[in-house]
Amino acid sequence: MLHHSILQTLPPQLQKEAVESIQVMRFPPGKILFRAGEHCRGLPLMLSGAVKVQMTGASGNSIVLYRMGADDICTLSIGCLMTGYGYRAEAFVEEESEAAMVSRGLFDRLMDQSAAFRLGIMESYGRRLDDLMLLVEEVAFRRMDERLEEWLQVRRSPIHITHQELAVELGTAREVVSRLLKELERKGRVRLARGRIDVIKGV
Amino acid sequence: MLHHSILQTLPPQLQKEAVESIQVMRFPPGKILFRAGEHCRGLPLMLSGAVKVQMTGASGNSIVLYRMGADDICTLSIGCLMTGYGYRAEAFVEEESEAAMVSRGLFDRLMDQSAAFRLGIMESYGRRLDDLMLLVEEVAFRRMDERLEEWLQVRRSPIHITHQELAVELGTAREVVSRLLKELERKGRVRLARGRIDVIKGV
DNA sequence: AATACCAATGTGACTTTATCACTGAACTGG
DNA sequence: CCAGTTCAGTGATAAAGTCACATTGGTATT
Repeated sequence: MLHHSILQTLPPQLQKEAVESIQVMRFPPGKILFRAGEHCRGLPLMLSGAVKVQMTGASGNSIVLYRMGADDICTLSIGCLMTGYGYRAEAFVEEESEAAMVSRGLFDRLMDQSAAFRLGIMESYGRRLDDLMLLVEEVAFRRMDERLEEWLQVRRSPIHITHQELAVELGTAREVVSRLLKELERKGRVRLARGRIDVIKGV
Repeated sequence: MLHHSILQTLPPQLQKEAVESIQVMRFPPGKILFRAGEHCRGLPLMLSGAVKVQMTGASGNSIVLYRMGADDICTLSIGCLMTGYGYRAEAFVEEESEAAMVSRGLFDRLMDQSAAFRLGIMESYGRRLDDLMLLVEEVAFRRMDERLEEWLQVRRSPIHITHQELAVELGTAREVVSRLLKELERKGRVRLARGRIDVIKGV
């Protein structure tokens, strides 16, 4: 079955059509869903798993723009689907994921026939725009030590990640992350090991 | 008449409906189109003029996210219109502008009835997403002196702007802009005056 | 015209972040 | 166990951000 909320709202006839036309794809961790420059073959509706979308600048540095999880829509693909331009970012599968791939034809049909589907798409776009606006603000103005601590706080220890990967999460350099982490370790806020960070519960 | 390309594509009946329902509004320079937190009263289709959209972070610093000009759609408003959440950013009118205000009702009707209208909206969203992604990359990784020079290059001298305003354009601090400009002046690339920058045409 | 005022700019001192270059430690697969 | 590789640590230096305050140029006021 296709457990994606945007499909649940469709009238029976459309739902049947969707189920027939949609291909469910399964992606193992480490798989690249799409790369920068590639063309879009369909709109992925995330059924399960976790995918991070990141971009690499001219300098060669990368930054994670946002993540997608169950019930998300890969908004970025819509633009590529409609305009035919290539992706500007890259999507990396973090956890085993499933996605329902909606073809251009079906997408057009659903947009035409279902107000609820349209609403879902618009909301998804809105959220992504918001996310990116917040990210701009964050990158432009917030201090790296704060951002790092915040990032660490919202995960469950032990966190399995390298300093390099963490640098990409925050859009900074590996050395900066290493130094800040060392500082946190000195303060007793974290314990460090190769490829692993334990956040120590404070008061 | 309503000279916005997204309206030209409508079939006669819808176009008539649109013209009847749409209110054209005129905004003088300096006017705030909307502020952070405010609610959306309609989707502005830009007919003429120039509006900058900027955001102020928790720190109090601001950054210009993008600009809108003739024939643009205020994509940000769509999200607010659909979800009822307030704006996160602020829109500042730079040049006398006219916008056709599309109500929620008309928007829904056009989305329902016109594939071309939907396409226009989707394209607008896609462009904005792209803009913001590029901005993230720019802010995260590019050097400020390069960004400043680039910004100056694409305008016509004399540029009437204060260092503070320029800092908001680039998402940095006023002092940084002042120092970089002074450096450029020493190199003979610009001439500085109060509230004004002359870019000197190089080889 | 002299004065007062204020926004805009200049700058020193210092902190934070980025970059470069290199070292050493920890894991992996023979 | 060894060789190769990935990951982490760190010094030196440059770029950018922050804070505090001085100076300047324009405008309004007497």
